[in-house]
Amino acid sequence: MITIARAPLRREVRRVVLDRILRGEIPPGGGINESELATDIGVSRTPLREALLGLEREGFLRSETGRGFFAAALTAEDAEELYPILWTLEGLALASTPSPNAARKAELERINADLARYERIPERALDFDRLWHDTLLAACPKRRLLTMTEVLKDQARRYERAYMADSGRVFVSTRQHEEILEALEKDEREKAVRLLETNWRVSLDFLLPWLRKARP
Amino acid sequence: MITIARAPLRREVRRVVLDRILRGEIPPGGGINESELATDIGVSRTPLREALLGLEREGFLRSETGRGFFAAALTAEDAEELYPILWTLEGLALASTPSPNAARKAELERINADLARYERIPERALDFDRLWHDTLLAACPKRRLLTMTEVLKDQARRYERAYMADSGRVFVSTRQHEEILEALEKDEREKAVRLLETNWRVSLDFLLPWLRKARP
DNA sequence: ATTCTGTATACTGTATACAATATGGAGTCG
DNA sequence: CGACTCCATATTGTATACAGTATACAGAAT
Repeated sequence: MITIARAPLRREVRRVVLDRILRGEIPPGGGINESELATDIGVSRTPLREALLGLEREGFLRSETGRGFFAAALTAEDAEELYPILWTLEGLALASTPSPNAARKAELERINADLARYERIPERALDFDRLWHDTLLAACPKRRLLTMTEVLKDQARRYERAYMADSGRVFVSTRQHEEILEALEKDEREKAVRLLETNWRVSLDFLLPWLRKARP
Repeated sequence: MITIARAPLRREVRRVVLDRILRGEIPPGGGINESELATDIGVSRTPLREALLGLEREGFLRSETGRGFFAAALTAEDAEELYPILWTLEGLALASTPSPNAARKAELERINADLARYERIPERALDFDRLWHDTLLAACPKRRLLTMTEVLKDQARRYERAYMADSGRVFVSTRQHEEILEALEKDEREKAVRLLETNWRVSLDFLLPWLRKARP
């Protein structure tokens, strides 16, 4: 017998809204009009609010009683907190992920090649970077860590997208990805975890001066 | 001019429901009847569902489409994942918390004394243990880390409460708390972080055999 | 007796309605 | 010209209504 899992509307609505946030269509600090957004998406306010409350808990939105929801601001202080949490947890996840088999290795290399190819197109580059990191942990059995890191990576993405859109610069980490994979092949797990941390730290080091200067 | 922050119902409702979960009134695996619980608490289903969805995102509840919400099960696999995340993030938080001043130190010692006094009464002991850990990080400026660790500590508490209720045993960590405080006084931050990890690890080591045996 | 099937009921997921507060603008006074 | 008050409107937070699915039970068939 097969089980057909109905999906609640809030899940799809969440994806749609998160997508708009990540693409900057709802800009940092930007407010949300529930009725408007609901009719735009084509659902009632109920599942929309459920999605919004979820996104607030995850840190993408903030809300003030009586005034509704806003996209969270991008600040140096927040990034300085977000990234270390991210690399710590992703490192924890990587530490309990089996070394990539041949198929996974090929997959990671292919994604990294795509990343190199599209490094001039920020949105694409971010897509492939994200995909690479997710694929790296695809075999990780720790559910909690995976959902937590996925949320955190989406938040980092919002910073990186804003940076790239504003500065016109793209920072790409194909070389670092290669090094991580090399370390894993040699079963140097510790080293791979350290390199993963470095990978994120480099992004943060680009972001911080920009966050401190461009938006005081 | 002072700003009076109205609080949305869902916040208070969340506290009430979480309290019932932590105290085991809603037992692991136990289902929730929304209408019943809503009238019991004295609100409509709307803010109740908002609270329930939040608790689901935080990991206290699970839900199946069309069947509603259940208190999450307590499993060895989950505890094995939860505790390392907890000690890692709390360690990260502790690492960026200023060393306790005289007042904070006195406060921590007082709480630890209370903990020792009530070590026979599980619910009390858990309250003071939790309070001690929160107080340890009271001066930590990292908001994200604080909210994340608070949620995780509540989840650990659910495990510990269930263990104590079932086995009649209480594991108390007054001595470990003292050691952590001593390390902090000497500004041995690294050591304090390690001891904090040990503190949680001891709990986990009590839990795992029980989880594996008592509930297969 | 047991399993299956049909039906009544309960409950969830979503939409809509309602009440209260926040927002914005016109008019007024300084 | 600017600040303030008052009012109309928009929007949120909460309650209720409704539709469809899951659950439970009674009766039939084996």
